[in-house]
Amino acid sequence: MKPDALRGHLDALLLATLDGKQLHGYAIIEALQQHSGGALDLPTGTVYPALRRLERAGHVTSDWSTVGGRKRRTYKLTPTGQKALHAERNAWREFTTVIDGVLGGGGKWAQT
Amino acid sequence: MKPDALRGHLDALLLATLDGKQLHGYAIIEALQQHSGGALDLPTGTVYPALRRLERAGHVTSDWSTVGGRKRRTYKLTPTGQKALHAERNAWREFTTVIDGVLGGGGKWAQT
DNA sequence: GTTCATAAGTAGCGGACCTACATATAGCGT
DNA sequence: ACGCTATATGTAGGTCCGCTACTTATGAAC
Repeated sequence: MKPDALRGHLDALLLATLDGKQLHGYAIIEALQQHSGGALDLPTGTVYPALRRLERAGHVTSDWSTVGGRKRRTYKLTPTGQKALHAERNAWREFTTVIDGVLGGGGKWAQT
Repeated sequence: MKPDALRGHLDALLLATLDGKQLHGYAIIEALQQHSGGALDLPTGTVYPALRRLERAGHVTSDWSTVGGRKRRTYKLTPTGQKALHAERNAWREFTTVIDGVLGGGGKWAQT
């Protein structure tokens, strides 16, 4: 999958991954790898800044903890983030509908 | 629809719009508006440079014509462009499958 | 003759993602 | 003791691509 395709959808992925559970950044990356069958292998330089953006936006909050001597910053959704996730899901549905319509119906098989 | 969502998918839209017919830039913009029910209103500053990129990449060729005193640059797909369109459609399918999997299956309703 | 629709284009900006690097601890093997 | 790997977080800088805003030109309408 070409990397640029994610543009504008990363927030949705992160919010969805945090829906219903709290995870730290490293675990989010692994969760996305597993959920996608290895197709999504996001570098830390992508995820960590994105999480800070989401925190600045009020969509997530973070707490530090120490597990086995290693520091973890655990994120969870805020109510605002829940709403944002809902909006992202709707936007994603609308987006795919529009693109599907063009990719599928823009060519010679278009019904008048 | 947030504008950045298109990132990485614009080429697919343009190629699909040109699949099976030749159109000039202005007509492509109008065609996309109609196919999307108005959701896609691409500015000329997005479309014209993108078409030139596609031409440089060998995916489309262009011919000038004059209709009613106005100059038109009409684009059509090359065989390379046809293949690229095919690849873009596959990439789109894979992309949506992956994101759908995360957005739909990443939360609390995930079945083990 | 001014305004709108048609038609094509450029310059420059912004931002989101990536690459590459830096830092630190725990555990394993040798 | 030493190095390597996995775990864990983070920053600096670059790139690319779509967007905003603007320019140019013709024909038709008013």
